[in-house]
Amino acid sequence: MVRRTKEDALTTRAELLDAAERLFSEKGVSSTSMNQVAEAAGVTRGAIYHHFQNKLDLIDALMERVRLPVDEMRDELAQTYQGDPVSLLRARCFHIIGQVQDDPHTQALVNILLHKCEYVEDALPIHLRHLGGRNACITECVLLADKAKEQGLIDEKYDSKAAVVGLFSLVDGLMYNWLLDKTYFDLSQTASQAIDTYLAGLKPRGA
Amino acid sequence: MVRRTKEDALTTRAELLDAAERLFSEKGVSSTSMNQVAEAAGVTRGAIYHHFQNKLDLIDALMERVRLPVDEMRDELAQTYQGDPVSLLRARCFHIIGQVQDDPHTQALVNILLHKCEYVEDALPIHLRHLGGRNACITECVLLADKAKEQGLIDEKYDSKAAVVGLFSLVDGLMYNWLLDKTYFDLSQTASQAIDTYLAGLKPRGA
DNA sequence: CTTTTTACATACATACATGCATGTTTGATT
DNA sequence: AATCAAACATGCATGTATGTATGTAAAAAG
Repeated sequence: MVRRTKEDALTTRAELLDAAERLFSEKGVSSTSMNQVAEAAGVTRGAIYHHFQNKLDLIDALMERVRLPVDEMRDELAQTYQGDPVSLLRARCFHIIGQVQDDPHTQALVNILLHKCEYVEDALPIHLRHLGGRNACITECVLLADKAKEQGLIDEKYDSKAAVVGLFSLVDGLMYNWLLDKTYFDLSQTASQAIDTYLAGLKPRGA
Repeated sequence: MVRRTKEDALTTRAELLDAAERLFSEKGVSSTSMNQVAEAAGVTRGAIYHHFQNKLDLIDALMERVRLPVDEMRDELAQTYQGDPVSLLRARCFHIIGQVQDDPHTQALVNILLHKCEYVEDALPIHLRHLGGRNACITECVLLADKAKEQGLIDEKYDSKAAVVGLFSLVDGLMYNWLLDKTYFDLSQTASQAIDTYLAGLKPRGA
């Protein structure tokens, strides 16, 4: 069956992205051929090359598809937790963990990024997108950490950037290990305790 | 030039492993062909298939080559820090971080595991080796955490397994992010602060 | 209603990577 | 010294992914 109208074309495009997301997450990016993606979406390879330039462009579109929702959620959170920088940091971490655990699309994408794609030279655009997003987020959170230090919520002896990098690394590591074997530990419980442990360690001793 | 004696054969094998380690770490596993590995080692593909069954067997040999040194170092550390379980945990984390930062072989292998290979079905043996090592190490460290709780060094409210999983995830995340861009933060400084922050958070409040 | 463009399908040309089979040169064995 | 086996090199056969060029039917534009 051939889709003709513009609306149908968008449906085909979305189905291609869905198929790619699923296959990449299941079998890995380089082990999945364009033909397999096309077949899973019920079309031929011609359809893919009509919508995307190549595999990298397809992956790029996958990432782009979640960028907006992620940005929206971030702004939404920022408005909810006004005033308490540490609570906001905590909420961000918990939100990411929850999203990875409960939303299949997020889980698949994070799984692809962490376990199912190789960071090689050809994939530089994806590499840079990942790094750029991380760095921007960290830079933003460093400001929160600074504010928290001013308010006496974080011990002055700690370097703000290192504190934030540590916190994000903890979250990354938790997702990394959980996605390796989801049966080995409970994500939300473990993450909850680990993040609060880390944040407790950031408090001044006297508090 | 052809190597004939058994000794020379071992040299060839080691050179093949070195070449594979370097190329895999630089360009990724699936983007590196057996021919490229052979050429980098100054031999032909025939030499590889004489020493190893296929690419997976080659990777397996790479991992096997570092298993013994790692095990030795672990036992050595265990004898150094007798008596204080938290110090031992801390020393292990710092040792891993230091090893990744300073030893090129360790760094290359960890880089391959974290960024340059896909966890797909065909790579199941490597997958299982990684998981098995992690789980064994965690199980062992949970005993240390239990001991620390008995001695009042870790707050009783914390679950030991979750505490250890959190600590290891922190270390994993730090290595993961540092290897993504080694210029973005200083590993030893950041890791030092982050690990001590986490361990400080594990202490009972009154201490 | 005609023309053009979209949205794909089909077909082909190219390029490798892999696995194996076989050849060759030496060290090792007896 | 003759034979065997190790340590590779070489060549081929196969499968498969990719990119592109072309075909085609329907929608959209005029």
